Amino acid sequence: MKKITLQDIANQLNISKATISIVLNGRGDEKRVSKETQERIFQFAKESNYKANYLARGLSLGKSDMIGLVIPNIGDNYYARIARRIERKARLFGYNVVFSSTGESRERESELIQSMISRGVDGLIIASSQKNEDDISKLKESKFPFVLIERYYPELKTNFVGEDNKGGVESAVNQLIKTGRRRIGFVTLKSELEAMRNRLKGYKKIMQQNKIEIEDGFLREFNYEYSESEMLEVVKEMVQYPVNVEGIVFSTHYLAASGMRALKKLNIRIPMDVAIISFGQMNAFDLIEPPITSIIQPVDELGDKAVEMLLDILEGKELNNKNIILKNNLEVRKSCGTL
Amino acid sequence: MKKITLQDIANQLNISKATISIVLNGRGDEKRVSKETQERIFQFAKESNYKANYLARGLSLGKSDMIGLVIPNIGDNYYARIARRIERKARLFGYNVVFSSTGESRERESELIQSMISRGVDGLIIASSQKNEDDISKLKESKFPFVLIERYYPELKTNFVGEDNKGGVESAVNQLIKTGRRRIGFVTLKSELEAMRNRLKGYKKIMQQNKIEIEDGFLREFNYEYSESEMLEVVKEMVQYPVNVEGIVFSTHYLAASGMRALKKLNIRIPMDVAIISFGQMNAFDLIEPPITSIIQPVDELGDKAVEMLLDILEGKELNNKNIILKNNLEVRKSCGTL
DNA sequence: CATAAAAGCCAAACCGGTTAGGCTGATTGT
DNA sequence: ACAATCAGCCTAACCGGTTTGGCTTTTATG
Repeated sequence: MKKITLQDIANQLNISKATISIVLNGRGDEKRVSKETQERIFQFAKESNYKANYLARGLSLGKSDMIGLVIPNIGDNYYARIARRIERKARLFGYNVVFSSTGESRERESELIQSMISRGVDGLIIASSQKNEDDISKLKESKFPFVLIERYYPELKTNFVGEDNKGGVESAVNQLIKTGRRRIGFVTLKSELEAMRNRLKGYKKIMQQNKIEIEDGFLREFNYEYSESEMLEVVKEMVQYPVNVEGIVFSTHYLAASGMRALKKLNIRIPMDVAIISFGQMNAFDLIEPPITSIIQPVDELGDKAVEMLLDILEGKELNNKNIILKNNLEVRKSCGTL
Repeated sequence: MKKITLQDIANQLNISKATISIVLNGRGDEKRVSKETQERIFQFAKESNYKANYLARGLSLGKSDMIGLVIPNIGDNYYARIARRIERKARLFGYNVVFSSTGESRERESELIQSMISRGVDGLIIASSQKNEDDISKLKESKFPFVLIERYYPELKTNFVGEDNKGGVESAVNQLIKTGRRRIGFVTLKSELEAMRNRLKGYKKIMQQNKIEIEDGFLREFNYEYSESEMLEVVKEMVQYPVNVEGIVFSTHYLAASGMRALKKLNIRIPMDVAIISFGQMNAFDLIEPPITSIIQPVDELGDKAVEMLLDILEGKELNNKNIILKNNLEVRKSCGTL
């Protein structure tokens, strides 16, 4: 099964490469190639199972029909689900997706973006690591088509689709307050990411709005490489005197998971001893007893919109720094039930 | 930031394209290009931020340094984690990964494989849908480099890395028996996949070994598109008279999850009323009360080995249908505790 | 000093597509 | 009857790299 090329067909049929290329691209009529000739070409192409070499075509056309996806970690459920959506939508328009995980490393992200571009992707969808303005702004200057998802650089004014991080946390904190709690803690990542900052803002805002002081120990920030034992310490402190929180909002699903792992070890009951809300969810969060109240992130729309936006750009539509902020939805379950 | 090409450098430096190509590929010494010239070239390349066009290079070299990954669903945790591993390992050797989800559709799989090949991937890692011998055997005939993961066609004799499906279920069923249960059910997918068949075999084997009859209603098979309400019906039947199972092994993590969702609705207690073991796990399975005993799949090794194998093939090593079967590990938790 | 060998670089073909422009012979218009 | 038009196809350049086989010029050798 030797790879068959246009030239091979040309030789066999005694028709020029050019004509064959035109016909196989469906422009036979437009270019006045006789029905008869077209028929012969299609026929032969089918029989010989001809498939165009995309590298060659890409080189010639200056495009590859590939979209690059740069995310922190494809192994993470959140990004995996977004990736799935992006892939599906992209394929509808004839694009394939190359992905790469940065592992939250700025250098890696930088490399990957470069590597994707030189691989000839037509556009990029990027969930950027914190503090990578450099590359992103270079991208912008170079007019390379890209859209940011989930992580935004407000100073840079780029195309972006994200979610309402602030509002999500607000509704979560409100929910806890509504159930009679005031000593509410917030566990998050120490991060410059706009997304994380907004989640924190949401927390602060609602606390302030309700005139609740954020006491020492209410607000806890982890590094990305936190360990389960650190989490255990933190959670322990939070639920004990003098901090004594009655509810905790975790700013990511995995923080919530390890937080609950800690609570479990400490034999602290949810929601009697402390209520729990997670930003983002895991597949089995509804199976946990009590089921975990979570802020459901709009993964599907996020993926869809990102692709739509990128395709618009690729088609030359001028999007001047369009921002789409998707609502996310608090799914109330028993983990923040009444006391 | 116009893309700079070899020719551009050539013009600027008054050196031929050929020489520049050679130098930038590190073969300057070998090809006796003077240190001085090499220096100038490197210098200029750095300053101008030259990046080779991979499409052109790929076309010329007949390779793209890309690995195609064809899996049922990147959104699924299991495949996402494998993908992450594959990606990481592949990058160590300079490869990028293009992925595509088949959605368990044979036609899609067929298309995707074709599309990946014509996109010029150097090799494929495939978790095949059921019953796609056709494409796989064509691939084999054509000598295209690929390795199957997780899903095997024993008749075809291909390179493969998988896990010990049969053994996994065996240890699970044994565990249930060890805790005094004999009426053990098995919930699985109706599938021709070798993996699924082997899981079933494992169940049957241990039941037989222990002289336990597999009564009506013990063994339940779902289609891929089962609904939660079907699951509810099935689970209900299984735990009720006259089936009355004391333990259920679910052949996939998502079957287990929806099974437990059903049990929860029915107010059936685990493990008092029925014990549960899941083949494969979800992130929060240890948080569920009781924590779910699961067969932990060797995702990381699976990814690693697959890439290693593929790279061996790409380097021309003759692997004559090497098969690697990885052990998986029963993590016993309370969901199959004593009665 | 003539010649061989080595050093240092280049021209051109090639990979497999796409496309602008051109050529030929038949048809139409006047 | 002759020019203009059109149908139908082809030639050749191009995309941006890699690679083979020279071609000079310098250095070493006898």
